[in-house]
Amino acid sequence: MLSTTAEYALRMMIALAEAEGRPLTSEQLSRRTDVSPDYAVKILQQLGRAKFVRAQRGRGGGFRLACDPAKTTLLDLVRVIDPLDRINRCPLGRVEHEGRLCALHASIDRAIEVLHEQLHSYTLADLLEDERGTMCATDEESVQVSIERTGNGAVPRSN
Amino acid sequence: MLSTTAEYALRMMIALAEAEGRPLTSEQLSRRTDVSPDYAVKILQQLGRAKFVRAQRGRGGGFRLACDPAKTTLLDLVRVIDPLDRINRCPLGRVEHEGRLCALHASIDRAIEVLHEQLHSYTLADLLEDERGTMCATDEESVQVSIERTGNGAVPRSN
DNA sequence: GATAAAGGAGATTCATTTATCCGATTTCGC
DNA sequence: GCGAAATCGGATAAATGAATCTCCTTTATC
Repeated sequence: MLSTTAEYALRMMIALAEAEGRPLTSEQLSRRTDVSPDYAVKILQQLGRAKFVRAQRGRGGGFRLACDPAKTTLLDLVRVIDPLDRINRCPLGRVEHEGRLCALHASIDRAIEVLHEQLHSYTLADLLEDERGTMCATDEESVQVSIERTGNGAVPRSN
Repeated sequence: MLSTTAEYALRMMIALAEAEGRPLTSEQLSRRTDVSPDYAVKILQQLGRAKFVRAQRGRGGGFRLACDPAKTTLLDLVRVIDPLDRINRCPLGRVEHEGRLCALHASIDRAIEVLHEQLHSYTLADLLEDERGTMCATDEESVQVSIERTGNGAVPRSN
């Protein structure tokens, strides 16, 4: 329903929020979020143009969060990638629907509206409150551990 | 948010519901719903395989509704085209998320859930109750009229 | 200043969705 | 049975989204 790119963007924003201001290189972000290195850069550039991250070039650089996680909603972030626009005008341009959408488009618009409301109800900070510390944008080490232990029945913990 | 194909499918289902059991040819449906003739056929075939329409081949044939408009929801129809699946398992396959999704995927899943609920709350019959009779899947004649009158400021009525 | 580490951005490839084309098949009416 | 009207369905083309590649610029460190 969300594009895969939007999900990648959310994962990387979570990883950056977890880093609490320390810069992460695109390479680190790529590994932690399972997004290919080249594509991760493209998405980070989009997030940068939208002012949700800041990039520092050169040696020792990387990407840092440029927004308040408690004030940034999933809707804000998803819309950087997917327009998710409400329907304002009749998509078929029918003049008789100029003032008011027909029942079909009104109902689709209402569906988009509730989707907006739902995505708006979560902030980036909300997603960090996972008591297990195993968000789908977690650190490299714990991912390694979980892969190594796959199949032996043990439930790995990240610490 | 919905694919364009899903919207086409909804338009054609409305047109068929308005026809009240009389068969419409793919050509007629195409004109009434502004979907290209060839693509309309493809979508009607998908709706046919899902048993929402029935096709009658040969001279005098066409497509007929094969479901009860009052019992068919927008969700039922949209899902013929767009899977719109809930998230059941961790998309990254992380073993530590097997029993329960992480906060990120739980929140995305919740968004899909409310979208389901919303689309489920409308039936095909609900969309026919447009008092102006100018649904975005209306008959050829009134479309012609509305095009002819474009720009003169008058709001055309279909009767 | 040289070098290495980092991001920037355009071009290209690959996959999927959207749209079109065309020959085959079914069916009605004569 | 023949021809016209209709759907069926495989093949193909065009457009968009996802992913990759390559070269360029910026910057810290020495």
